Amino acid sequence: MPGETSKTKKQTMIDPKLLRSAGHDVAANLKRRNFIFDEGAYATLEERRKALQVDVEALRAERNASARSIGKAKAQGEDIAPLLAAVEDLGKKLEEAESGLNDVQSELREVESGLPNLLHDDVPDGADENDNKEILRWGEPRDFDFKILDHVEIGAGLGLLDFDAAAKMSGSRFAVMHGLLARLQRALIQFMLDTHTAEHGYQEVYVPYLVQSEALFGTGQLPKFADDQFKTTDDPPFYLIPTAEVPVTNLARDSIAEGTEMPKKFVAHTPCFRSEAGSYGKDTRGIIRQHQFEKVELVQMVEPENSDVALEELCGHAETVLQKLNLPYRKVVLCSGDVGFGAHKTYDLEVWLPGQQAYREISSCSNYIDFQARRLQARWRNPDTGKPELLHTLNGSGVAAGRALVAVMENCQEADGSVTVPEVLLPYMAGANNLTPIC
RNA sequence: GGAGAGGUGUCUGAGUGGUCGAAAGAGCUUGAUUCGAAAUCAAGUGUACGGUUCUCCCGUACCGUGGGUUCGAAUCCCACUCUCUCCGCCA
Repeated sequence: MPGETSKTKKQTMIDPKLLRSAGHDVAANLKRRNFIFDEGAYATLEERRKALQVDVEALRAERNASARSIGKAKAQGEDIAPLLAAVEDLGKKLEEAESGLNDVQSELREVESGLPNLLHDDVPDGADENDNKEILRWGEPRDFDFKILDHVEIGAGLGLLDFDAAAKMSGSRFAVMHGLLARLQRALIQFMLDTHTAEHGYQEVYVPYLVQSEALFGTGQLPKFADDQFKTTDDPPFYLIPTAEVPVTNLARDSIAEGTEMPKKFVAHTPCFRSEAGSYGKDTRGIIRQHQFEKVELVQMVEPENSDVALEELCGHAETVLQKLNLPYRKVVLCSGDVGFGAHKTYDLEVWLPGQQAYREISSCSNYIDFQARRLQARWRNPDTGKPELLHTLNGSGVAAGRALVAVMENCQEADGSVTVPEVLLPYMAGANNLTPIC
């Protein structure tokens, strides 16, 4: 069927019905992000689409009707030549109408796919990260009675963290970890996975680290953030996942979950790969910002009415990890100017890093409401209506292992340059209770 | 990498050009029967978009994906993709 468009994958993020019926409200909401949605232009385009679609469908109906009567006439042995003559120019007219409709539809899609998600009412207005609002602080930054080292100095002192070796094979923004330091990162990962599966009800999953572009479209990393992704030269290309959110959330793609299966809660440990384009000169020291890092990710697929509560819970699960590790942190809600493109509301957890004398992001927990679900066609069957409806997706780091490693090194450092292993990690350390310097 | 088979609705599975959105069975829903249940019988049961006289009705699209042929395609042609079987290779 040439020119067919109705089955083209949805790439809009906001409900098109809402854009039509409440364009003004949408524009006002997006304005808080400093995003201008031209509701008037959109409405005009929509009017054109509707008129063209009616035309196209009428022509198709005509074609179908005549095709049917030709079939019937032929079956009865009648002469179909006059009938064929009658529909001769129908094909051309239909083709023209369809191509007009296609043009308008792709214009609409372009506008729609560029729209960020609607903001939650709770999101405070603000321009950038400086306007994020602190919700709480947990734990007391420790008083050190010796000179504080940062994780790079600690790692070098112990002989367990080697940037030179990494640079030789991979260039900048990579690290090599040796012995107990590598083990400590693995311990952190194990501890987090165990906590989330045993105490928070998540199901562990193992997923691909290479995905195709559709998966990234589904979660919203594409098309807007193509520069942040590593991409292979295969055709079609593979992308290295920037976060487990991508493959795990895509588990729900093109599927309908039964009401009894909800909510779905997944936890996955994966490496994450980011090109960090545009961050030259930022966090160049240490392993805060690497091209490759380990992360434990929490993903939930929930009934729409529960997603607000689910975000609080999910963020709480990430907080539990920091609390068990006894790492001081603060929780902030991102302001309208800092919330990610696809997020409805986001909490960041920032861990205290003595080496920087600052709180640094270690987890970001977001409610995407139906934004990703619409692109993924991720649905559930609502028992009340019996109908498939878009579900809501959430995700959050639970937590970033690389940065957790930095936090443990710096917060648990001792005067002699060693690092005391947090109690909850001891079962994973094969008897080692501290990282000692190589003498 | 080579050879072959195949992708149809919630599932199994018919369907090789003309009322096919799609047989049949299963499942599910409702009703009948029952003290209740099972069994049995009857009816109903996809999604999206649009129109509308808006809990009714009508139209369009969807049978792996994308093209093509045709007045008309689930059905024919081409490309791709995924799954399965056999061989090779391999952690």
